Amino acid sequence: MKDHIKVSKAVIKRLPKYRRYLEELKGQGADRISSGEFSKLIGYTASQIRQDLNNFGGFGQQGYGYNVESLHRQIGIILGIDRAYSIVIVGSGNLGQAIANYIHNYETGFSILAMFDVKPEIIGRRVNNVEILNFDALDAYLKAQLPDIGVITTGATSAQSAANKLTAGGVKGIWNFAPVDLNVPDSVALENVHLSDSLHALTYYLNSLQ
Amino acid sequence: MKDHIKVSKAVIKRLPKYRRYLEELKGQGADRISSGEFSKLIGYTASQIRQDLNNFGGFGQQGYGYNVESLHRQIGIILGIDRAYSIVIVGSGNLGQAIANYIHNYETGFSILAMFDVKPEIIGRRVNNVEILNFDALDAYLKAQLPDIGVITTGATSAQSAANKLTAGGVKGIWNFAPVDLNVPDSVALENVHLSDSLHALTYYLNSLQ
DNA sequence: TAGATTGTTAATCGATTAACAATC
DNA sequence: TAGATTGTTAATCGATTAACAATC
Repeated sequence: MKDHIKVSKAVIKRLPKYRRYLEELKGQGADRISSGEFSKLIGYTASQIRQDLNNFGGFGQQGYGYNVESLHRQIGIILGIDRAYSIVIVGSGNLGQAIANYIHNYETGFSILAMFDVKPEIIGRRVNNVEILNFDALDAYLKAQLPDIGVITTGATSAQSAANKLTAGGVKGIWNFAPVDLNVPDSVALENVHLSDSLHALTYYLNSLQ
Repeated sequence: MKDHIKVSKAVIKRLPKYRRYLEELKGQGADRISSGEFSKLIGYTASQIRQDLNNFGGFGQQGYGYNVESLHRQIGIILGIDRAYSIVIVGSGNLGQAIANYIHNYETGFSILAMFDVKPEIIGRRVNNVEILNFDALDAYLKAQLPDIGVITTGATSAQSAANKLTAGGVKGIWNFAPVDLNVPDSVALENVHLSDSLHALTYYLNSLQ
């Protein structure tokens, strides 16, 4: 990142969406877009779009707008997805395998090194040619391979211990799918996908409509 | 809901977390908790906790705090998870099956009626005894069964058409896992789980640490 | 150049926190 | 009752929106 000014979480959450829309625009052959046009498309105000982007630099040009291809690339750089990441997945049940497939199919730049589980009956299996290893081998594996990111797709009870092993093993980020709030040192980035919370927010909104 | 005052999205997003912690407290045999103690546990300020809850009613008692069991139940009622929901899942690949298993195992009150897919080789299979049906049969199935919620676990290209069918079929809520922003009428609740956005936010934070 | 549109400052809005009177 | 802690109002903080001078 070019500077270390603290950028709010709300802004960061919008960046991937900007990038997603820019990717689509690029696919449609669009060269440039103004904040006003982008606003209509994405549903944020033009003001907000310009404010958000100016947290990171002046990517636009007066009288012209933003270059689609360039802005797409810049946001990728801001998000840090212009480089490669190695991943281990802890918990290799349906959800772990689904995430493995998802990353394999849609997330170029992210490579899964290995998966782990405690269940003897699935240890040794392969998912997209990635082997499911014994959870007991995790510590040694981390020490040897130093993956960047650990994905936690265990049940609630094992999640914190998985997180402890991952942080001790030096991962820089944890993507957590277990329905608990993990405790990790400040030096490790943590992103949660709480399915249960999301589903229950849905039922709230469903019932609040009429 | 007891009143129709608009409660902010930020508050709603915190409710499932309150409930999750209360569930844990209940399991530990705690009878009561003050907003101050709860604050230490959950990491929000005591003020925020009281403000959030008072959007929905006065659940506490001066000099005492909140009854754990009662507050847990009340938040369940607010979130609308005190009743049953029927679900169909559109897209029965790994992710669809993972979500099916997740709901089956962890979300009591939510029952999956059927799953759908276009791939002939998986049509007819069963996941937790729920059959995967032909996507072509979705319209007729919705008309006959009137499920409450539709889950979209298709790829990006089919997601909007799945959403159209679901809304035409009368679902009241859509839980979307496809990496697109769906267009649905205001009368349908929409909750998104954008895995890609979440992963890219993780890489941002990972790189912004030191 | 004239017109368009950004970058940025100022104004507004909403959400969080602090404070405290009410009350169990 | 006295002490504790809520419910709620007021103050603060931060994020969004509006406005406009700068400039391509």
